[in-house]
Amino acid sequence: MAKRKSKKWPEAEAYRIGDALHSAAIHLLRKVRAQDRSVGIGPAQLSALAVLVFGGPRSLKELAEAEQVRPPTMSRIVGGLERTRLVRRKATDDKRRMLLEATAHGAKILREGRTRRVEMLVRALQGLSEEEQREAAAAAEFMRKLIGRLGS
Amino acid sequence: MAKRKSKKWPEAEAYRIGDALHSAAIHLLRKVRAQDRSVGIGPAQLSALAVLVFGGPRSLKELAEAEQVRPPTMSRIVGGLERTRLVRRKATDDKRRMLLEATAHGAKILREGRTRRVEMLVRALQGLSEEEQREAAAAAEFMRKLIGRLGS
DNA sequence: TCGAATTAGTTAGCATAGCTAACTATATTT
DNA sequence: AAATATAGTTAGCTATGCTAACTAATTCGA
Repeated sequence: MAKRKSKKWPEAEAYRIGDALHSAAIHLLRKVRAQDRSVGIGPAQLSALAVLVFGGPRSLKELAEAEQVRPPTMSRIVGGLERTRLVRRKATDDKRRMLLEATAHGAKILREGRTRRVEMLVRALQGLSEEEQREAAAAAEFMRKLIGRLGS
Repeated sequence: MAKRKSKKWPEAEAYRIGDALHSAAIHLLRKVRAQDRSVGIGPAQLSALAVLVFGGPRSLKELAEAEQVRPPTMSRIVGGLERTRLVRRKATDDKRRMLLEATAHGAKILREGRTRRVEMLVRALQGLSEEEQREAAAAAEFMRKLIGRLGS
């Protein structure tokens, strides 16, 4: 353990930064959310679909955990995705379980939906100076790290 | 990194960073949202209350704009805040308009609610090395800047 | 081996939050 | 004065969150 414990980072400063990050996350999502209307799929469905497309098939419970949501909530989200044929279920040996996987159509819709949201960010990012572009990459990397520590 | 005169990032790189930031915002909020249950006030109410506490009294329409939400949605959010006496309305000369302001109790609840969410981040932040603490501050600052550019 | 406990998922019921359309009441413009 | 514009509400839809209580399948343990 190093001695350089945070005398350098008093409670108030950590709070200020924590609050800034919290606020940034809220406002970033508010802005990009406006793009969802043209996709015709809600944010929870979009996010769950993304897990299946990028992370591969898994059970409902696992998906619920990945999305930090309770099983009944995920059950309904998946219900919507099945009705619109973006996700299908496959039986497993354990007949209680199901394996959820994205359909080809689901993967296509996901890319489109995600693109609309992210496009807005891409436009903003492309207007940045070189220095700011480095800041962007560093910020993205830092956020990833920080989130990994939140669960612990 | 090469010296690009760069008005633009390569599309793929900007997309990768944009997607990472989008994903980070989603997952950060998912994590901290768990703290809301103990406050007994939803995220939309909490956020609207924050605008009134930190930004001062304003009309329903202004509040809806600040929160990037439609007037009927804000009308209901405010309804909830009034029922629980966290916000009160004041008449104005223009009898169509109302001025919304936080009550003392509202300000207190806000600080508590916000604290619970942000505390989780603070704990994670305080575990960081000095180098990472600098990254945190830079990331927060960058996010603030980026969001300012999203409207454009 | 068989009954009890556990596990996976669903159903029911409630609350919050988002939207549009259509309404009332007041103010402004012509 | 009449037409138009603005502020906010109401009604009704959808999506998402929760807990409690249920069914069905599997696993455990006496």
